[in-house]
Amino acid sequence: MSTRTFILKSDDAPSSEASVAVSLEKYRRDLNDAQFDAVTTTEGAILVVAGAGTGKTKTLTYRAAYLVESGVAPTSILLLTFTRRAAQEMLNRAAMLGDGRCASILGGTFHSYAHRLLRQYGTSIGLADNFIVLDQADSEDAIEIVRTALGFHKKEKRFPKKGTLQHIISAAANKQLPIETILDHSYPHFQSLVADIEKLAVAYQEYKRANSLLDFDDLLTRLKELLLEQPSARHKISSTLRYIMVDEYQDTNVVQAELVRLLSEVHGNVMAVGDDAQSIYSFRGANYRNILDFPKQYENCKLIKLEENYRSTERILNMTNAVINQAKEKFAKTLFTTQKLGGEYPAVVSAPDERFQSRFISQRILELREEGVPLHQVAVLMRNSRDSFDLELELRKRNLPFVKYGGQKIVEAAHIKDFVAYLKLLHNPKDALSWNRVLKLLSGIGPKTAQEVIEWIRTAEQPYRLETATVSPKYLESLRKLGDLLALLSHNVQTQPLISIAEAIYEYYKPILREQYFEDYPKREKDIENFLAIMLNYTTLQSLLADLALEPLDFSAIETKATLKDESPLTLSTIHSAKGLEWHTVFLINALDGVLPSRYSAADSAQLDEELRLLYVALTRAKNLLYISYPIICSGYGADDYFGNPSRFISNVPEEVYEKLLLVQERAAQKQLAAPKKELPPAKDDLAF
DNA sequence: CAGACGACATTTTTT
DNA sequence: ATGTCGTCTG
Repeated sequence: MSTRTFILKSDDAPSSEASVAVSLEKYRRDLNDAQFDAVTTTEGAILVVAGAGTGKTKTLTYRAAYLVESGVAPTSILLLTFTRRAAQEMLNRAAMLGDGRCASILGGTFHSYAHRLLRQYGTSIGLADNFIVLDQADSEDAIEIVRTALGFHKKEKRFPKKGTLQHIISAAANKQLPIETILDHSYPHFQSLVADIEKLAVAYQEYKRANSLLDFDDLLTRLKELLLEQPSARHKISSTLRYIMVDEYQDTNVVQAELVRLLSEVHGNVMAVGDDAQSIYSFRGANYRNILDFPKQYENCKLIKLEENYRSTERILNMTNAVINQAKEKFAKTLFTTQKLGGEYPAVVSAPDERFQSRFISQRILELREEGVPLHQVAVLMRNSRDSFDLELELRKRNLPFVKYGGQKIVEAAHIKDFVAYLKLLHNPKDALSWNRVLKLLSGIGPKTAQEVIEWIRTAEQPYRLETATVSPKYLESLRKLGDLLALLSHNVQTQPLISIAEAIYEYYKPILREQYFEDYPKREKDIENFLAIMLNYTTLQSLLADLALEPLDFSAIETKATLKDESPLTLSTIHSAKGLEWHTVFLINALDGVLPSRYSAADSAQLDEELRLLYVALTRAKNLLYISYPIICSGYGADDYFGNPSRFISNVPEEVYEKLLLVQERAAQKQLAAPKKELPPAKDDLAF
């Protein structure tokens, strides 16, 4: 028999669990009316549309505290956030509000929560209990293997490469669209290859299944499958989740929206929080229409708007409002402030070139520090991770400590991947992808031989006994050495601390690394050593591996921390990674047309709008001071320099909402007195502005 | 079949 | 400037 749903009518009496009387005094005092409403409305579906700086995080934090204080078991509350850091921070803050139990609220990203559930219930949809999570680079490697196996690497006609294929397949999964549609829309030049790409996608799927691999997208889609196909599991899970809160709802995709619906099936208490003006992840399948559609998906959904901004000064707000007003798709709300009237004008700084820009920023940061603004209250934001390379040099030169967020993860660097592959093999001796990596590191073994060995491993009783594999004898010695090491360590992993296992691997890998990356091995060795330091924080291999895929540790942070003694560092961050954060002073660098908006989005008005929202996100991070800068002469990649134009989104803004700053060399400053509209304190060393 | 070499394009943004 | 891809050679 199929399962039917029986709908229980809601009764007016408050639910027995949330019935402990809570003193509302604290909540009344700390929150405005709209926030208070959002915090204390616990039942049913609620959409909170919260503009930048309107206390979104505070609202979620207080709501978590409120629920727990009301007697709701913390483990029946789920807080889904965009990064795990965000969840952690909110729960810590909630715990500090008075109720320590808040620390045990369930929280994390969609991916990490899905991962947890799949570990628990995955076998019911045929997942192996030791399935492996692939990060993007792993997924590309797997696609590459499949691509070669299907013979697409030597076609008369050019075939997309692994990175592109991964994008296409992932977009199809995230948007729940056929591959053909993705190609039509984003890769029209590959239209003629639809059949082949689809074939490859199927083979990739098959490969993952055969090897117990899940990529990021699978975490979501397989959980959805589980919830849809296993009503009893769904009911069980959903029953435990009395209250669900989803942060950054504007950046969820259709699968995530579906998951929220399924998870909230029993209790129906869902709060989605977000801001349609800050949707910046469409490249990952996010669709800001999700947030607009939320009320349609939940009956009797209550809508609460937070429009009073507490973060920025009036003048910064005027600027950000002017920026977002250029959007083709209009937004329903306009932020206002009653708290921070006036303030400094945002400054638009045109620097002669990138070097000037870097010097300006460092100099200004030093001045701010003199004036009492600590470094950690300052951030430099950029569109692309590499936009800050020049600035990083300058900051190092001036001994200004900084932490950088965003950009390529160090765990995705080849040598770290190598190292982790050995660890993964200890966890799962049948991990074909890791074998592929590790075997190819042995001298004389290439893709072909590696595949042969892996074929043997697939059916082997004792996969570490590589010397018994049926391969040419010339590899036997190196295979035996590798196999012995792994066999020994996989035995020791039960009894010895993780770090000593890792050190043993490093000892083995070190000569390989030197050989393999001869050009720059010292730098890479340092990375591995940093990585070893991080491993000290882990007790089990399993937990380390899970974190590596889902929450890529960045240990660039470690490196700078080591150099600084007592001063908390300045933040450099891509705009994407700066989401949800705020600083006293924000610098946006390289605000050039072609960078922000990116030249890749110039053709498409929806994408242009997203770039505009991105700029909006950047500018709304600023509390008191905002500098937008761009170089006039830009250097191409080794190629010729060219003239840069300021972002169209900036030059379209009426001039009265900001002021312009011109940078001049100090000696020339006297002659240029009239140029800047405003005189700032004379520069100590080299620049006047 | 592995590895070296040279051509080539290649660049968002992240779980 | 860098990394990736394909071709060529031993």
